[in-house]
Formats: sequence, C-alpha cells, structure tokens
Amino acid sequence: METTAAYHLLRTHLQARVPLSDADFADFQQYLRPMLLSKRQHLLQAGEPCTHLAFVTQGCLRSYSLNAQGQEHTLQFAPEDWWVSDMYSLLTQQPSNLHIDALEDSQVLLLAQADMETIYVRFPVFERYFRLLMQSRFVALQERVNAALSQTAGEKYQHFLRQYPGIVQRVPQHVIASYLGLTPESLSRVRRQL
Amino acid sequence: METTAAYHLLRTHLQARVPLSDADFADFQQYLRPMLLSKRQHLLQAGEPCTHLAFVTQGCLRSYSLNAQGQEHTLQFAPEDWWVSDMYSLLTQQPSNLHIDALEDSQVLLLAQADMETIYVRFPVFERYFRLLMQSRFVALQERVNAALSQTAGEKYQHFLRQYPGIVQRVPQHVIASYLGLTPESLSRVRRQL
DNA sequence: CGCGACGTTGATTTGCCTCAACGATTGTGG
DNA sequence: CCACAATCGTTGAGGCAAATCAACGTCGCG
Repeated sequence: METTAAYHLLRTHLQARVPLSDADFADFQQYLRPMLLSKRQHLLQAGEPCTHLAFVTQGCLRSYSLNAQGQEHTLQFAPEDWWVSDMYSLLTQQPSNLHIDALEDSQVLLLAQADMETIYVRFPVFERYFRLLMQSRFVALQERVNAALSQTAGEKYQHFLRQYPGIVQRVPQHVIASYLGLTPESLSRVRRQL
Repeated sequence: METTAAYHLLRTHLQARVPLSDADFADFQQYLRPMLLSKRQHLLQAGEPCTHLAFVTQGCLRSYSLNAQGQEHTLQFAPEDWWVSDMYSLLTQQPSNLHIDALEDSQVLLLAQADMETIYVRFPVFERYFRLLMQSRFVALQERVNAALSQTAGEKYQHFLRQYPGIVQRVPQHVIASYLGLTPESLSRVRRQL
C-alpha cells in the first residue's frame, strides 16, 4: 500500500468520528510517519519506553505481555483501522511492560507522544477524538473483564468469535488462546466440541 | 457532609488535573445534583438505561454484573474522589447490564449525560479532563486484564492489596472475592496462607 | 528436502469450585 | 434491652474444568 492510501484511510477514519476539514488534516499529516513492518517484527519491546501511537493501515499487530515463565498473554489485536501502543508507558514515560509486534506484514502511521500536546492545542478536535476513542476502549475492556470473571473457556471463545469476527481467520490459534487466557491444548479441545 | 464540602471536593479534584477557574466551576456547578444513598441503596439497576455520571464525595459505591446463576461480579469500587457509572449504557443509551449500589452510606454528585454535550462546548477543558480520566481508566483496566490472564488466586489478591490499599478495610470480603473472580471460600483459604 | 511452527490428542495432575456445616457478628423488631 | 434473623467468614470433603506433560502428524518455508 502506498503512503497516500494510508493517509486516506486515517483521514476517513477520523472524519467519520469528528469534524475535521481536509485542510486541517493536510496540516496534521506532517506529524505522521509511515512505517512498514514485516511479520514478527517488533514495534515495541518490553523495557523500552513507548514513544509513539501507531495507527494500523495494513496488516495486523498485537500487544502482549511476557511473564517470568515465558508465557505470552495477548492484550490487544490491532488490524487495519485500529490504534495500538502501550498507553501505560506512553503516559508515564516508564519502561514498557508490553511487546508489540506484527502478526502479518503491516503498515502503520506513527504519531509521536512528544507531538501530542501540540496537536491537542492546534487541533482541539483531537482532544474529543481521543476522548471518544478511550471511552469506547474502556467499555470494551470492561466487557472483557466481565467475560473473564464470569465465563467458561467455551463461552469465552464463542464470545470472542462474535465480538471479533474475521480475527480468527488471520491469527494463529495459539495466539487466540493467549488472548483468552487458555492453553493452546485447551482451546483445541474447546473447538472440537462445537 | 453538607453540599458545599461536596462541591469543594470535586472542584479540588478537577483543578488538580486541568486548568479550571473558580468562576467557571461556579458556573459548571449548576449541572450537578447532589444525592444521598443509604448502604445497599441502588443508584442503577440492570435493565434501566444509565443517564448520569456520579462523582462520589463520601462513602463507597460499586458496580457489578449479575449473571443468570445469580453470581455477582464486581467491576469497580468507587470510594470518595471517583466517578462511577455504566459507560456502556451511558454512551449507547441501551439498557444497562450493570448494577450500581452503595457499600456504605454515601453522597454523590450527579451529572446528566443529557448535559454533557453542552458542558463540553461551554467548558472545553472538560473534554480534556475526561480524556485524561478515560486514559487512566483504560490503563488500569488493561492491567487488570493482564492480571486476570496471568496470575493465580493468591497473586491476584496480593496485587489487589497493593493496588487498592484501604479498600480491603472497608469492603466485605466476599465482595472482594467477586472482584477478583474467586469464590468467598477460595479467598478465605488464600488469605489463611499469608 | 528438512526443519520449525502449529494444531491435535491422550494421560495425569492440580487449583479452584461446589456443597455442606458451623461460629461470630451485626442489626432489627417486639 | 433482649431474642432472633440475617450476614459474614471459615473449614472440611469431594469433584471438575482446565493445566501440564508428552507424543505425534501436518503444513509451509528457507
């Protein structure tokens, strides 16, 4: 995907949610830096501070934690039209606890945290856009917590299929297991019974 | 607590986070409605649409879901200086899936969702305030998801003690169990081993 | 072709749940 | 002010869902 199409995708995304003139977007565009990622390439490693927000324009990324036993726990999938970053590290400037890498060859547009204050002042509509984004992310995460507390392995998987149709087609099954908090073996057994 | 002190608490809370003149707050104040809640009194019942945000000025509330088997799953504790509501219902105008009630005799300041648009326009700094609020809530929830995926019962409890010191003193143990996704019996056994 | 990544299946273990009983504390109405 | 009920936390016995450990077949890629 050439860069023009990537910018276009973000512009369309934003204009569907907040009022933003083409002129303002053209102006905003200078803060974006396109980047290509190969499958398995990392955008962020745990230990590094997270300095950018990434808007995915092609492919699919994920964020995950890695505990002392080497177990992965996937926190978020980010296909096209999604933002991904480590908000904790981004906001606190502390070293990140998360990894972010590409599940497929991907393209992202990077927005530096260092520019965010300027952007909020220059384009106040971004303040609103990110409020709306964080609100909907909050609702989705709360729903996920509720699912984790109240559902069995099978229910969690079916809930996942309904909530993120399409993801199951493109993501390895053991990664979905790590998102649901199951072992790959358990997920395999759960699927057999459906 | 008389109403003046309640308004003062919210003003201090806001002014610690965003620039807001006393004059603007005095103006903003007209949108607030104080409300007293007795222990166990509900602010919201599942099935009703959620129409207000509540800022707790005294006491402690919680939000929780109730599944078909009658099991409670606590999603949030809201002691003084916290907001509580069902964001999903508030934003979508759909019937709520959550209950909100008071764990102690409490006082809240209510902000109607119907007024929020006006407030964002009249006091743009609220757009920023709620963006910051939602960001930090998002970070906390993601941390909670990570804990739910990767920790054992005992680790979750110790993590809870560290993250919310003070809550354990004021909330019944079986309610904490429902927050952690444990049965009261399991939490009791976990505690014995510490 | 050969190797690594991936998914499946089986045998066994285990962490937490369920069910049941009980004592302590709180609070409520007569 | 007391008697009784409800709430709350604890403990024990037994069960179960998912994890662990191990082996194996397939696919895709270098």
